[in-house]
Amino acid sequence: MKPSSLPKPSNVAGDSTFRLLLRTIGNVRRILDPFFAKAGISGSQWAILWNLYRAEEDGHALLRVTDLGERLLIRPPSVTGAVDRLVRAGFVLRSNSDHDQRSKLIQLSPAGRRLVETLHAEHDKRVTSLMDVLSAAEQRQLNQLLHRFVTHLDEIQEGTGREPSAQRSSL
Amino acid sequence: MKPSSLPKPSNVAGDSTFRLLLRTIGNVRRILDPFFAKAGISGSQWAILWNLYRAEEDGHALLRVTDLGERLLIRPPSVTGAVDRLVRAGFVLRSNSDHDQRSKLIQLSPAGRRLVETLHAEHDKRVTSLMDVLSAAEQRQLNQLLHRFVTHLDEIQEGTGREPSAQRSSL
DNA sequence: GCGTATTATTTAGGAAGCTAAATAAAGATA
DNA sequence: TATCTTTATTTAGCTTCCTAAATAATACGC
Repeated sequence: MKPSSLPKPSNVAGDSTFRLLLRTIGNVRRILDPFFAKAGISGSQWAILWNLYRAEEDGHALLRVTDLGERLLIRPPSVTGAVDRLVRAGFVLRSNSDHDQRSKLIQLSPAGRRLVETLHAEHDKRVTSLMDVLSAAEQRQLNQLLHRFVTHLDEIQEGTGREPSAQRSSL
Repeated sequence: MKPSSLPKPSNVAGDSTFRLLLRTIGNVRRILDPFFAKAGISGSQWAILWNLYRAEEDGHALLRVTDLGERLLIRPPSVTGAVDRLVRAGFVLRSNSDHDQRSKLIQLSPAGRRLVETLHAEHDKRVTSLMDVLSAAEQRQLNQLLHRFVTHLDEIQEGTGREPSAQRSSL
């Protein structure tokens, strides 16, 4: 664990930023996951349930696999598997669309809705307390910097063909 | 894709920071991975090879599974699998320790070393260009904010029992 | 020296993501 | 209408991570 001499000239700044991003995400997960685990779900599953809940509030109780994937930044095959597990756990329902026989529609089950309502306030408090080390101004600053950075990355990709996809989402 | 009305009072700031972190990491991967793919490896594999390379430069050509896991922030069983694939690909060698018969030692193969040397400069340039949207001062600022944040998260975990682990590392 | 930690790795099994290809339904066009 | 293309989902198979448990070797304490 000694700091040790830095490797080379290299891009120390950029590289360490990436490592920091990775460490941050990793830490956030390790801190939040046990909370979800007590409720019998994973962080990824929370992200899905929470998304379905918000969609419902916005008047879209039923989402297609594709829509859900876009909101979560994951691809349709990943949605299928995740939804399978949530259906099996009883938190989500899958049905057919009347208008388009190709589509399956996903929605919260009553149990899923209850779970979200139970966990949400507490989760929110936890997130707030995690961010507490930074002052409000610093939080804004961090958000702005990340936003500028990620927007730039988005643009770089524009040309590169491929688009969405990522790892998880809302936490 | 409409910005849409925000869900609730909720912790909008904290939540959006997490989403930004996720989006950023996702974007970085999607941008860098194709570069590694052309060389026949994944981003995770690059992280391992690059770590072994730096260790070698620091005079530790042979790393135990545990050491490598600590550097990469992944757990030993994950190292085993990753090393298996790299051995199969011919970029890494696994041997027994003379001093401790429990340990296996991992090191770069000549082909692995050549690969790192071939890719490194180019990768470095790419990382630098990704960071370019932010000024040097902003990059420092981002690093500092992330560092403070992640250090705080580290501390929160101290008490919580568990320690390391994360997703990937050096990129 | 012998039995009991402890430590190092691997195995087994699972979650969550990916791409590519298969299937099925819609839509468009000729 | 019949064919062709596009869209929506799933299946198959892979990577990368995880935890828990099995295996093997070392180190400790008496």
